[in-house]
Amino acid sequence: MGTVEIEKIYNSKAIEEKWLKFWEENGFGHAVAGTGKNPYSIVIPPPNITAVLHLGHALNNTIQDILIRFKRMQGYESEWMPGTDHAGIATQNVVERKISRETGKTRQDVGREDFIREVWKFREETGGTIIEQLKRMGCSCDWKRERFTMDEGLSRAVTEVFVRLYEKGLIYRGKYIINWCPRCQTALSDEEAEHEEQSGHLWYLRYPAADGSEGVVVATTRPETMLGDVAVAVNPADQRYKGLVGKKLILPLVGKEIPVIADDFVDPAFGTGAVKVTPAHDPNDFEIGLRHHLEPVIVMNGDGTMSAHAGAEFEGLTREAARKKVVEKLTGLGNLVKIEDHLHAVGHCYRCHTITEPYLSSQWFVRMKTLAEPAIDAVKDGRITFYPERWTKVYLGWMENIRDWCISRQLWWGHRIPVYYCNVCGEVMVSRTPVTECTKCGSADIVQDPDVLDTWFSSWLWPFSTFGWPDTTPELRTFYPTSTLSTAPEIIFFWVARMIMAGIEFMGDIPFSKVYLHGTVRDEQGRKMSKSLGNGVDPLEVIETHGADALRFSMIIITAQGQDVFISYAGKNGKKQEHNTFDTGRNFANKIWNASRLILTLSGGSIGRADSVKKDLADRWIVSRFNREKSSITQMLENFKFNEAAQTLYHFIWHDFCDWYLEIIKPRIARGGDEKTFVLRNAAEILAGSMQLLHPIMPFVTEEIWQLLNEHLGEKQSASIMISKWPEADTGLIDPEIEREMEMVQSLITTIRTIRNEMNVPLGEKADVMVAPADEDARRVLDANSSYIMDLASVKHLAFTEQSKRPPKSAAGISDKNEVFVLLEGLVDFDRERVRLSKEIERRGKFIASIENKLSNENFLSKAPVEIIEQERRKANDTREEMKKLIANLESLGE
RNA sequence: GGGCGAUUGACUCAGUUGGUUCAGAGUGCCUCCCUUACAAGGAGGAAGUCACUGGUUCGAAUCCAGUAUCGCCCACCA
Repeated sequence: MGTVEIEKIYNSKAIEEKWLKFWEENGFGHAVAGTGKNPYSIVIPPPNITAVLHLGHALNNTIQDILIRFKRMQGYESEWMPGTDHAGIATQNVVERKISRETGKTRQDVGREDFIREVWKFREETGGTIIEQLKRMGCSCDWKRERFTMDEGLSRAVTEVFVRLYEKGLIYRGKYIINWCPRCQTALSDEEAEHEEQSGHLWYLRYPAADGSEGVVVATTRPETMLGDVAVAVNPADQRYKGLVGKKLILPLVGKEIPVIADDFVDPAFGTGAVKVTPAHDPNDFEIGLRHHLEPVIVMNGDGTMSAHAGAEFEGLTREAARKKVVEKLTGLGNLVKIEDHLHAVGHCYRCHTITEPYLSSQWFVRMKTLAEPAIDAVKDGRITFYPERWTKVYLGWMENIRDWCISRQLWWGHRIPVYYCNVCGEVMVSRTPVTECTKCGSADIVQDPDVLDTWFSSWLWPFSTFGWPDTTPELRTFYPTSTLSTAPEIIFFWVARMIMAGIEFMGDIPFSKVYLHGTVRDEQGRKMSKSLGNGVDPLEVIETHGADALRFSMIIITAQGQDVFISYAGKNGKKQEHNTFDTGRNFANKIWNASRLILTLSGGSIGRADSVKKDLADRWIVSRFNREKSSITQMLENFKFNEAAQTLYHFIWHDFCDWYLEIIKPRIARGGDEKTFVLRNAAEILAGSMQLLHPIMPFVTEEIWQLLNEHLGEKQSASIMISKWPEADTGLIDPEIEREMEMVQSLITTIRTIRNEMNVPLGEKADVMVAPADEDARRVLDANSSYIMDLASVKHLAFTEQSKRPPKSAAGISDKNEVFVLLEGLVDFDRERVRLSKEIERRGKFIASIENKLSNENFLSKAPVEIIEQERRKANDTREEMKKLIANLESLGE
């Protein structure tokens, strides 16, 4: 029969499950290469396999899903390539800790091969967690193409790239100072060492001269490195030290002679103007050492303890202990002159936060300058655009000062460096395939370089390695270059910039044309959400409590282009909070749910056609408004104004559609017949169309309602809203005149409601109202739509009267120069009415004064455009007219 | 030491090219309403000299300069 039973509250859980299954089974996210349709593609910033979904992922992937769903509906062959990153250091650390926890063994105990096997096992077991979580959010990736940076194909691409760059002379091996993490025991790139301001000390140390004279005082922040000093440098122009250059000093504690040298690097104004030179443990000192042919002395081991070169007394001490001991001993010897407080930047490992060590070692590097140049051009000439635009400068600044990239890591988990050494003749062989025989001496005694490559050395190939490069696959031809990259600004250097370089170098074309950089997700105190702070909100919990649509919508509506996002959420078991970010989306989903419930319930199973019914003002108004929003939302999504699109839809659906249109059609539905059929159909069509516009942001509830509505309408144009055709605006249906008339009616209704409220006449009681229209046109419009006024303002009798003829026992108001009189039964509180009217008059008086002020300004009259002046005049006149009427009404109260 | 953001009602934030619709929204607050879609709701209301100072302009939340506070990024000065 015709009854439709629908739950009163939107049940996100059941509905999300249903459609997830449906989408997955039908593979709507899958895109096919070479169909000839216009392609649109996005590659996901691959989350680490160790990652669990946090709000940053939630935000970024919602943005990508919005774009991909939008474009898919617009008819593009839309590919969203998903996948994960092997995350060398992070994953190795996690698995090491796991093994240590479970068996007490170190990775060395386990051995390289078995350890790697363990990592793969970890990846099989938990590496897909985040992918499952992305699915729960509704991400419509092309799951059939999911990739992993350690896949065979991607590994092949990595090797290929290494070999090509090596052959081109862009990869080299050398002994340089790099950032070293003593805990992870690997080299890091400059970007992986995060510098933080820390308060430390500046120690002033006296190095006596070999000839027994006073010598020199140097200042250092790291006294323990003095054990590896090989010289003291001063500025050649520094008069204070003129006579000392070339002389010998005695290095305290070590007892060896070191020279005083002159180097421009030294700033005479800092410290004492004399700097100790430790080439093995400071990048600047290393440069000085090279210039002066000084042999570096490495006094530290890879684990951060002191080496044998530090001397028997210090060997084996941690760097912290060594520092203490050096200071103590120097104090004892009287060589410590003074200690000052000093603020300086200290590098930390971006994975484990241990203080990094500038460390001299042999590493592999990529020469970046030549790769950077075309990548700079691509941004400068506008082939690639950043949104928001301000990141362009950040990108260019880094690229223009780019330094060589240290790509070797002393880890086990990652892509092994494809370099082989002959143990017999020392030949170095770089090869795409494993080398078993020396190409020079024929020996079979070959070892592969033990190091692996930086994780980012595979990520920078992601936009094309995932589509099959180095083979020219149909996918690569179709989907490369990709369209948009959406990511966090933190990884511009790590990833975005390098992808641009790699894309141009290996594909001969940019990897994407638009880069959207979203803001950082923070808590209500502005702190970045992080595991260590424990202030993270678990998106899955939000999905549990509020639903995935609510999670998505709530984040999107507060994300102004590239601005940071602040979240208030106490959690499932947390204390009640004044404001909960995710309520916005949940309430909205519920509102939509109930709007559809009204239509579906009243339609009783199906909605027929009644095309002959004459359209009302509201019918044409909602259609006009809807078509207007179609084009603005399309525009907003094209321009990454996601929050505006969300805001616009929220307002249209909630206020225009629900508050006005549905309220207007309720009595018409109650009347039944063809009119009922017609308005139900109109409402259902508008709502179904709104669902399409909203679908990219809230995929689940929109699918559910779109399906239900179409079923009732008997108009299922496609299997899923996901693949339905994006609503195009019919500009012919946008009618400003209709909108103007409707606004007049709305304004009148609001005025009546306000008067009633202020005069304590609840909407529950019907009231008699008289209207004095401003002119013939107003009379026509209000007369034609008097039923709206009666229904929505709860009016018993509506009559028209002349202007300024206030009926006795009534309260007056004005809207668009139309006068309204609400007849009050019983005694009218004249004082109350007097106060009300006076306030209205006062408000208008001030407004008129401000306009007149403008209009009496000669400069304004002579310089402002005529339209503006006319506009101001009209405003003044209209308001004056309204005021006159209000005054008349006030006066009529006198008797 | 550079660079970049932010500063708008009690709270959290919008505000594209300076001028009706620009002083907005949501939350909170106050009043009324459990009206047959929704109390996770409806109707109405109070509340802001748009951080400060100066400038450009007929006209500035919006453009320019400077100041303050907060936050972020970058930087080899020991």
